[in-house]
Amino acid sequence: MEMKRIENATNRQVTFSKRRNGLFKKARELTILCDAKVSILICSSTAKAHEYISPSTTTKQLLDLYQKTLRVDLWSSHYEKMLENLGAVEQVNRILKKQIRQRMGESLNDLTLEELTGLEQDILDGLKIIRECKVRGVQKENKSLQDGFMINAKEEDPHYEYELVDNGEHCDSDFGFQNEGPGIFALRLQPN
Amino acid sequence: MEMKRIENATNRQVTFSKRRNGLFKKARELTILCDAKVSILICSSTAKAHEYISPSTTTKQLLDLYQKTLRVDLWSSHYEKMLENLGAVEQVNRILKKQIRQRMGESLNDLTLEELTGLEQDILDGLKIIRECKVRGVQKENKSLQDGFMINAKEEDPHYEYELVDNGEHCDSDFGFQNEGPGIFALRLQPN
DNA sequence: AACTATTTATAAGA
DNA sequence: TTCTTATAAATAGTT
Repeated sequence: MEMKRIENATNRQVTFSKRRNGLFKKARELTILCDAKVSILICSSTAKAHEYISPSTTTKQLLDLYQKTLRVDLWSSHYEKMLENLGAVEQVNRILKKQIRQRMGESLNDLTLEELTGLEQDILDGLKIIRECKVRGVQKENKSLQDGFMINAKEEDPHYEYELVDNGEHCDSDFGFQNEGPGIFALRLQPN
Repeated sequence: MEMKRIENATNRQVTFSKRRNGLFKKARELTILCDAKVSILICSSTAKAHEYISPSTTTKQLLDLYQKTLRVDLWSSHYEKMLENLGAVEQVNRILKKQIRQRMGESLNDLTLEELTGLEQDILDGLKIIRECKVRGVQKENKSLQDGFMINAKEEDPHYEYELVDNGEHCDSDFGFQNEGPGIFALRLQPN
């Protein structure tokens, strides 16, 4: 038989199937007779994957051995990409931390006068919004107390209860600044 | 021939050698006749690695295909720690971003009145320091101009020059808030 | 999938 | 490891 690609697609597929089985059988025999470990990966012309692996091992084990003995490193390209990724995220992290420090009045030395003025203005903008939010919160709380809202809610729906809630998970400012102050606990109305 | 491990070590080695060649030959033929891609890894009983790979591909390519089509992930165990690490840094990142947003007056809805008051106080503390720093900066600038410091520096040491410096790299607050404003340029005294 | 004529692989020995 | 050869096994072509 001539050693060249079988042009007829049906014949090629049939031959592939027969020879793949033959190859796997030979691999099985080699495994048993010679106490070897064999991994075969085949990608057919139709892009389907076929695998043989000796019962005594795994593809990963054989791959690790192969890399160790033949001194190749198939992981490195993946590893490098992940390192790059991690580096980028850590860099963003440093920048965010610096922003926060500057808003707390640290690391101001490398800012120009213009930048300091901009920072001051940004802080004032934020402060304004927070104060408005706070005022609304106080008004709402007063109104709730006046209406007896919380007591009514409890009477109307037994699923509502007063609970002592650890606000740690809401109070993100604790994270990374763990010496800032004690954890905040608040009496809040929560659904069950 | 009986299908069991060949006990005589020499015979086993000879048979291994012959059959390994036979297997590789079959793989070569399959590659040509059926237009397939084949990877064979063998670990002999003496722990030596042997490889066949179709000329048209690489072990890594075939492995990637194998993992993709059979939905296995051979790399993950290597990267679990890195993934964890990355996840932790990304988590810190999210928390830092939230802190900054809160200082800018966003994401305030899940803060209690107590927390809002604390946030306001933190901001005021930072603001106080920034304003002090700014005042010192203005005083220093005025003094420099009065003393003719910058002109003297240039005359005394030719390595000092006036340069138009892009402060983008110092102005961290641009990062992540890129629509905040135009880049800041300032006239600063710099060593060569 | 099954058959079979032919080719190919290989075990044993050198 | 390679060569030889008798025999077993694989498989191309066909049904």
